[in-house]
Amino acid sequence: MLLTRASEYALLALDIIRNSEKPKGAEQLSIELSIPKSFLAKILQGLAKEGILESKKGAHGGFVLVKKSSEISIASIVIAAEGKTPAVFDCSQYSDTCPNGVIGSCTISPFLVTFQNKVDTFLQKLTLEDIFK
Amino acid sequence: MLLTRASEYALLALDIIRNSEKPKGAEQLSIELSIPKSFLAKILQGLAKEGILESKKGAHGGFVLVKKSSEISIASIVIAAEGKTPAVFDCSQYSDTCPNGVIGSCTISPFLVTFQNKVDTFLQKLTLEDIFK
DNA sequence: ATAAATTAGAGTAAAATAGTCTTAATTAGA
DNA sequence: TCTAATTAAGACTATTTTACTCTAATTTAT
Ligand code: SF4
Ligand code: SF4
Repeated sequence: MLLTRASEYALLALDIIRNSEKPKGAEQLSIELSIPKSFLAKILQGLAKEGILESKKGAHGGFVLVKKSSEISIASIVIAAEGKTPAVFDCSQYSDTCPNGVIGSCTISPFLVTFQNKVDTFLQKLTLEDIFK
Repeated sequence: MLLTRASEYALLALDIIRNSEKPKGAEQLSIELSIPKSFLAKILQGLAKEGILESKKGAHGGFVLVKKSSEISIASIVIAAEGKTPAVFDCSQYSDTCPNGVIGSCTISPFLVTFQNKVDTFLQKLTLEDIFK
């Protein structure tokens, strides 16, 4: 699978956060979405680190959107949630067992690059606003 | 990752097979590609089952293409290699823990469907011949 | 002060990936 | 017809990734 639960939970949570006036707490979100609280909290922390969310500590704290929905790309969300850009096939991960010896110089490499570009472009063009229309 | 080593090995092997006159044995392929023989054999067996390759047992046996390269879609190869169509995010796998209760009715579902369609279409349109141009 | 919240990081359980190994079946050719 | 070369099938194992949990520390509105 290209996306893991981290991206799913991030997107589901962001849809609620963007429709809320007040900061939304991780616990409240976890209840509304039936998602494990600790796991969701970790994911939201990641989004905050990447500047997608602002986090407010302490009483009545929680998470709020920093930018407008139309200014947040799905790519940035997924990268923040997954910790890396979603890969079609990550050769670098197999650098020591690449059948071809030198990464990027095999016969299927051009196909993989093209495919990855398609995916990247698709995610970069889409905004948070777009997907909830 | 969307694709696993099974797809990588399948595509690398198919490029050699299609350029060979005689049947190519799993062992020979595994040597040329520096791929574990048993693992590659399993993958080639899968391709044979799906009608992408023909397998010839016994001495001087091996694998040959059934159709022309231009008549084999990358989608069919990947599906044969992976045992399933490559999923952007497989909700059905999480049917019992779907935060939304009913699969396909959440706010992000339309996005996932669109994304999956993009991937499917891309792979269906490409043929084995295309990617080695 | 206190209670409500995020933060940080270590640790764990389950699942998927990436293989191996062994035995059986088939077949070209000597 | 024997033999060596080859695929077929399936159980098994090792490694890695995913999907979490738990605890202690920190921050902040009231
Ligand atoms: S052989 Fe090609 S696809 Fe495989 S790891 Fe090396 S560069 Fe990547
Ligand atoms: S909530 Fe939506 S994305 Fe998540 S499993 Fe259910 S249907 Fe799929």
